[in-house]
Parts: sequence; C-alpha cells; structure tokens
Amino acid sequence: MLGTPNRNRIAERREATRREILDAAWEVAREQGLSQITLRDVAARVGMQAPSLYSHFASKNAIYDAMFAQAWTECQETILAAEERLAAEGGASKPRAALRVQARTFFDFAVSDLARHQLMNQRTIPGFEPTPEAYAPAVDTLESFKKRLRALGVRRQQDADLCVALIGGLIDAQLANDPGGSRWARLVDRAVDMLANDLGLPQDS
Amino acid sequence: MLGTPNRNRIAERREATRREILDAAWEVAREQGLSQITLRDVAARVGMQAPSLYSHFASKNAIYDAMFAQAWTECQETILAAEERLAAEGGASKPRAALRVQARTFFDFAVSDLARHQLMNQRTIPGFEPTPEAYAPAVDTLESFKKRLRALGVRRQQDADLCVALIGGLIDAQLANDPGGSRWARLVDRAVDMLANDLGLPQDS
DNA sequence: GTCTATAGTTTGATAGAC
DNA sequence: GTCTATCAAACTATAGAC
Repeated sequence: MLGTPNRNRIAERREATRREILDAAWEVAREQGLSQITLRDVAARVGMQAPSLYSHFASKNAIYDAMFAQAWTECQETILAAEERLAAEGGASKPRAALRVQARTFFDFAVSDLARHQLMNQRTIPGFEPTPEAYAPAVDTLESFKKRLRALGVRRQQDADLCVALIGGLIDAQLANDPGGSRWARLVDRAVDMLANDLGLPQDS
Repeated sequence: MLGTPNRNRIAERREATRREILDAAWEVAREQGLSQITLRDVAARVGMQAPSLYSHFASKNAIYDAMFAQAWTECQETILAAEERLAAEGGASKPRAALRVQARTFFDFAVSDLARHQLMNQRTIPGFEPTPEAYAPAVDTLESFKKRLRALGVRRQQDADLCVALIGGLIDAQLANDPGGSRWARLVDRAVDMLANDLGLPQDS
C-alpha cells in the first residue's frame, strides 16, 4: 500500500511549487515594483508559461493574497525570535529595552524590503483586498504587540495606537526620503525613549 | 490693435481648460483610486475625447505632475493661512500652540483626501517621478516648516526629521486603519506635546 | 483644438490538446 | 500539470481630416 505516502509526496511537491512561484513573485516585486508583477514575468522565472500558474493559484490576486499572508507570518516569527533572544539575555525584565527591541525589529523588517512593506501596510494594489485568512497573521501580530505592551503596564488602546503610528512613521519616512540610508533609522531609539517617557515607563535598572 | 488683449484671453481660456482637466482627474482619483485614472475617463468628464487631452498635456504623467505641484502648492497655502490666523489671535508667541497648529493643519489636509496624500507622499504610481519644477513647492513647504522650527529654537536636522515622521505616521495610520474616523486624529495634540517635551520646548504661558 | 480612426502594446484569463 | 493558441479588453499615444 503506497497510497498515503504518495499523497504526501505529491502534496509536498505541490507546496514546493507554490513556494517557488511566490519566491519568483517577490523577486519581480523587488525589482520592478509591487504593482508591476505580471503572470508572464513570474512564470518565466520558474520556467513555466503564464497559464500554468493557474494550476497553483486561482488568480493573480490569489498570489498577492498568499504573499500578504507570508509576509505577516514571517514578520511575526521575526519579532518572536528577537523577543526570545532578549529573554535569553535576561533583558526581558527591562521595560524600555523590551519596547526598543520590538520597535527596532519591526523597523528593520519593514525597511529591508520596500515592496513587502507596501503590500503589508499600504493599500497600493488596485482591486486587491486580503482575504480574512490572509489577514489573520496581521491581526495576530498586532494582538501580540498589544499583549506585550500590557505586560509593561500599558493598557490603553490609544497608547498602542500612538506606538504604531510613531514606528510606522519612521519606517515610511526612511523608505520615502532616504531609501538605503539610515537618517530615520538613527531615530528609532530616541523615539522609543520619547514614547516610554510619555507612557510613564520607568527607566531600566 | 487687439493683439495683446486677444492673446491674454486665449491664454486665460487655455489655463481654464487645463484646470478643468485637472479637476476631472482629481475626481477620478478620489472615486476610483489614484492609479486608476485613465485618459478616456478624464476626457469624458470634461466633454472631450481622450486624444484631445494631448493639446493640453504632453502625456498622462504630465497630468500627474501638474496634480503633484497643485497639491503641494495648496498645502503650503493652507498652512500659511492657518499660521496667519494664529498670529492674528496673538498666539504666535506660544511655541507649543504654534507647533500644534502646524501639525493639525498638515494632518487635516492630508487625511481629507487619500488620493492626494498618496500622490504627495507615497511613490505609488509606477513610472511617475515628479519633475524638479513640480517638486519645488514640496521642498518649499518643508523648508518653511524647518524655518518655523528654528524660530522656536529647534535647530537640529534630526529634530525636524522626528516631527515629520511622527505626524506622517499619524496620517498614515488614520488613513489605513480608520478612514473617515478619528482614532488617530485624536492623538495629534498628545503627540505634539510629547514631541515638545522631547525637544525641550517650554510650556505656553 | 477637437475630432475619428487606429496603431501598438500589454495584460489576465480560458479552451483544449497532450 | 503543463503546454500552445487565443480571446477580450484595456490602455497610451499618434496621424491626419476638419
């Protein structure tokens, strides 16, 4: 009986092909711009003809949708990893250091890939709206952030909103006005401290 | 001799037609999205056929270019008017009130028109880059803002950068997560105060 | 300056053979 | 599941009559 193992192998192969297609789509997005992705271009990079993509994705927007989910999932994993690193160093009890790591990690993640940032945080593709399933990891990431804020004693909705706006503003300014540079990257720590003062967080001991 | 008056009338009529075309383009941008502007659509709204637009603009990007310059010019005029209003009320000597008016005016201007904000502050149209002439009013607006900061004793480049990022972040968060609402609009005054504290501005007397 | 006609491209998506 | 062939639609831009 080799029915089950075969099904697994086939499913794995399918999944691998999907990932190859998404990788190619990210490549195009980074080189040509997010909205400049074409099925022909993506297909060529995985050695296919454009119509073959429809065996793996129902439409072009379905590709954007998978990319959206992928980006937010990866973002959450990156933040989680940074958090665990901080905990291992014993710095998790320092509230300002904890906030600084959150901000820095998210900032670096966003700034390192303009196309990805546009897909995640701006509504730049006409007619594309993420499906609820693709949106879920984005909601999770924000909820995790708010939970961490609560652990620091920051409970009000508007406090979290202010954090989100400030870090997001630094990201957008960096990408728009000094891409590849560090003019706003340098301000992240200062911004977090300003925020921590406003939130009444104690100094780290 | 009616050569000169005729030339004036003709030039005025041309200018009026250009403005009608731009108005129509803004209309399309607000209804369908900035990148969804088509020459057919714009032309139809001014009662023309698409090719006729080429008598007034050299290309589609030339229309975006004129819109870009128009938006920033209007923005600067709006801020200037708000500033003069504050001066008339005798509040110009209060540094925090002055900063608050700047921030609030720019915030309201940006949030009131998503398409305009995208054109002014995001690079969302593939292949469009404003010409130096269209970019000039944007530079002027930023320079004026920095001059006003200097008048308040704020001189470092990074201080202005932080202001720009914070207000920009509030705008983007408002437009992206609560369009038409006021969840981040409510935070503008608080954000300015937080900033003023960080910059060491004295309390208004 | 505006029109009609159309060139010239590009694109997402479908049909059907293999 | 991938291919070839092709559709149907949309768009910017140009040519040339009026």
